[in-house]
Amino acid sequence: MRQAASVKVDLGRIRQEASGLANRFGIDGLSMNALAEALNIRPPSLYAHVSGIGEVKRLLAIQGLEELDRTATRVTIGKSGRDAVRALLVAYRAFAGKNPGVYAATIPTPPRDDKEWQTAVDRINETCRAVLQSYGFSGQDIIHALRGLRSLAHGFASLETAGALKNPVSRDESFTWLVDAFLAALDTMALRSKPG
Amino acid sequence: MRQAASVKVDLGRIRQEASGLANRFGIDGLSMNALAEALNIRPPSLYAHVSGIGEVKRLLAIQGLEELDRTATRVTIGKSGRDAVRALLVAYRAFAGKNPGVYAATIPTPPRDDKEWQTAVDRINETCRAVLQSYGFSGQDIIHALRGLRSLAHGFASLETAGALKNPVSRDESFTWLVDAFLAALDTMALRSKPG
DNA sequence: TTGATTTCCTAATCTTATTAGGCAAAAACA
DNA sequence: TGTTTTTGCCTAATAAGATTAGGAAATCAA
Repeated sequence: MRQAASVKVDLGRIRQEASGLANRFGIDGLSMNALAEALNIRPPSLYAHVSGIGEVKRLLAIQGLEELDRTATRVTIGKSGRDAVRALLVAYRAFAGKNPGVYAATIPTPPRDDKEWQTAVDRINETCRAVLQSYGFSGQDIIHALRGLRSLAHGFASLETAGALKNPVSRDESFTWLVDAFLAALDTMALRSKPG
Repeated sequence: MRQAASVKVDLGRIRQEASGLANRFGIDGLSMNALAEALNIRPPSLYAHVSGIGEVKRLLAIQGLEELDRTATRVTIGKSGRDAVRALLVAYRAFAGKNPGVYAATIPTPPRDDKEWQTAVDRINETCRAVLQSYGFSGQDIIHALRGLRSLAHGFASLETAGALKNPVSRDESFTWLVDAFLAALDTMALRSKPG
């Protein structure tokens, strides 16, 4: 029996519906069944387009990383130093807040042989590294600062989307405080790195 | 048919085997089937002890939070200020590194009506807050600093256990750098909070 | 010893992921 | 144009995990 007339299914629509489901019901609420239903086809039919639930999540991860990188690049254009770092962190948090499911999909590490996914990860790291570059860290300190930036951004976003920050104190203010603290720390560590 | 003679199953053994499975195979590798096999009983028999996989993970979360709090308390005894914060962060990271599965179980937020779990969460927060107290923040800044501490600790631990820090630069050194940066930030923000 | 409780079992159900194999529409081709 | 191939979807079936129902042996209380 044929399906009631509907738009043909392709990777674009799969990405779109998968994003919606993940953002609404959490990354664990995204299943082949739910996705098939959203696309108005039977679950086995999905396998004509993707190899399984793993690939759906991989698509989400790559999509999320790319959008994150585009956003990061956009908001830091024409800025440097403190302004750029601040804009980057604000955009990162906003992305995670607006797309919790897609954001969650971006966290796992790609398998070694997955070039496309790995490239998407590398791109964001490069964008962040470029933003940090202007602080003038030497060698390894850039990596340290980069890891710090990611820890901070991911830590806050992750706790916030998990609903862990329940205290009535404004989360926005806490985030601003944290960004300021990180900027202050960057100044200090930059000085320590190349004193004088 | 009776099971081959073995130690009786109780919550203690369930916690123990569940921890082992979660740490070895990841929190998602912890299933009722695997747990039952580890305990040498059939999966349905587990329901005499726990209400389901959700409760197993809840037990892990509470166990992890309590152990984390005991450790945090222990390593900060007799210390204050920088030393205490440093010890706390080092212990936190070490715990996550040694017990990745149990650590992962501690991240979700307990349901509103689960007092025991919520208490375990509150305890750690109190311990961290006490450690930060010595920095002399006023009112809301304590919450900001506490959230910063958690973001940082969780962010780094989470990225590290996820295998996201692949650059050859030493993760130990990055962590030390990050702790130093946070301490520097605390100094700056404390000054900013109550200048003079 | 008897009766209740505990602890485990088998059998069965449900959900989700996936494979196998088939049919019909659309596209390519002669 | 008719024919063949491909594509996109389907039903049926398998497998793994969580869970419920219901029963029997072992343990405990009286």
